[in-house]
Amino acid sequence: METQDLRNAGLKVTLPRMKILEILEREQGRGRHLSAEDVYKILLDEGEKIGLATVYRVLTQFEAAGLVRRHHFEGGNSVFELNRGGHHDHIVCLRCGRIDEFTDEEIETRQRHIARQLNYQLKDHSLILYGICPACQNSA
Amino acid sequence: METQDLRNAGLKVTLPRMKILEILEREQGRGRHLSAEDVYKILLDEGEKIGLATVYRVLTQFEAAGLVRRHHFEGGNSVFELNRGGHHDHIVCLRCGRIDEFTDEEIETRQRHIARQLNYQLKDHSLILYGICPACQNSA
DNA sequence: ATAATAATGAGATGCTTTTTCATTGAATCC
DNA sequence: GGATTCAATGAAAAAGCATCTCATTATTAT
Ligand SMILES: [Mn+2]
Ligand SMILES: [Mn+2]
Ligand SMILES: [Zn+2]
Ligand SMILES: [Zn+2]
Repeated sequence: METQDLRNAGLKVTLPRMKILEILEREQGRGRHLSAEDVYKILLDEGEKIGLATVYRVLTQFEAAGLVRRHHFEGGNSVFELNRGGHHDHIVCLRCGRIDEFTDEEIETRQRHIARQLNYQLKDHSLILYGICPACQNSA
Repeated sequence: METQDLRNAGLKVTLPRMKILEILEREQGRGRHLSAEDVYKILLDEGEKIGLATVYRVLTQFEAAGLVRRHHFEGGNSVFELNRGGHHDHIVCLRCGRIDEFTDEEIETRQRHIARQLNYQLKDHSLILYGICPACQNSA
């Protein structure tokens, strides 16, 4: 339940936080990756009077708490997604913005190997593929 | 010679463009990846009165012409580097900002494979590893 | 050198994100 | 429940990066 997620993160249970978590869960079901602005618009559509600053604040807090992950895709705002389910990387359509997810253990292993070779202590990584999605190829 | 690089790109040979190319070449020798602001400061240090807007404009033109590549590393400005030498990816130190470069054919191959499987026409990719560099590990 | 045209500089502007601060609300204790 | 305490919120301002505008200047072709 969202209430517990918030308490575990040391955050008070407030309406904005609950609503934003709900939205992330609901939209994530449809494979969406939402910007702060996206979340804000959905809130407005649902009649919630929550400020954009609060949305940004809450998403940043969620990120710090490990509840969500933030991604910076080329030529757009930051987007957020719940941190549930395992790690994955993204492939983004340059035409329509569609996002698909993938994981590749081979790549993950190679990354660890590279970091070790360069004597870095690996903390994180960002892998984004850019291309043209199937739908956009057919509508060229 | 830089003059030819510019002409080939269909750009007029101007002092700002020459200077910026020179700086990129010189600093690249030391493995640096420069932000527009970095380039601007170096220009100032060298007594050139070139505006920041021009630096941004020129770097963007260079990117469009394929002379430079732009990277978006976590929590900083865009950085630029000359597009000479083969493709490579980056590992960035989260403490001091140091950047090292690497290539891994295995990863490149897997990326193509993933794109094919998802029916994307692969156009580009961005792989950035984040960690703690050797020097920063010892000065912890 | 002249004319045509593109590039530049300075400042304004845009856009995303963060910060400030007065007000509101959640949680704790009685 | 009601009072108290401290965190969270909203609205507006500010910050930060990057682009745009437009009058001026420089480059290129003739
Ligand atoms: Mn995802
Ligand atoms: Mn590089
Ligand atoms: Zn598409
Ligand atoms: Zn370091």
